[in-house]
Amino acid sequence: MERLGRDFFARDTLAVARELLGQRLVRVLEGKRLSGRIVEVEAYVGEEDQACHARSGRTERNASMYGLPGCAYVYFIYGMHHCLNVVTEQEGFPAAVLVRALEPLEGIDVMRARRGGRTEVELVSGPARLCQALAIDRQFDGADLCESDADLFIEQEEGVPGGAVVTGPRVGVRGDDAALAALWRFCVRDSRYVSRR
DNA sequence: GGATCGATCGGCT
DNA sequence: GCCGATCGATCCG
Repeated sequence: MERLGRDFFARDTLAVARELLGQRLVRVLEGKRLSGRIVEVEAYVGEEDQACHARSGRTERNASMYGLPGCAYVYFIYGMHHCLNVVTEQEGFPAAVLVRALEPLEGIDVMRARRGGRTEVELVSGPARLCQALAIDRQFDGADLCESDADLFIEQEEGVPGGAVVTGPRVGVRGDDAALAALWRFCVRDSRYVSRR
């Protein structure tokens, strides 16, 4: 299966977010493939976006958002959770796509074991849930998903047609500012695996 | 140096 | 629906 390369990510963040729907996120854990189809993402774009972690400029935490497109930005939040982003646009411009939900495809038994035997929908429908299921933590912050020996990467699948995409405001983001009000959340319509309907 | 609160989740009412 | 868990970045004094 072909992997998405750096050219895919080195583009407008909204286009990347939209086109990531339907693609397959793969984590190789102890030689075994864990994977899922991406059904929900959000775009975070630049220092002007007041919901973006780069809104106050570059810090140690958000440094990988300023790095190479196609790398991971993994952050730790609420004292216990990790969330996975894929860095977009050109190096030096802080932008990324948050992966919020998957439809489980491979390694479901491993995911269930890592998640305490929850139902299939609860395994990876949520940004912190999928990190727990796929064993993604800050070890992956800055990891290059386009390297040939990466154990986290995205495989190309058939995309989702325009009519099957739903947009909305980003979760936990509200305000009158143009970026805050923007519909930068993209979901696969009718997917049972989207995190909040 | 201290207070605050966050791109969340799961358990309980 | 609400609340507690629990770390760390940011902001204020």
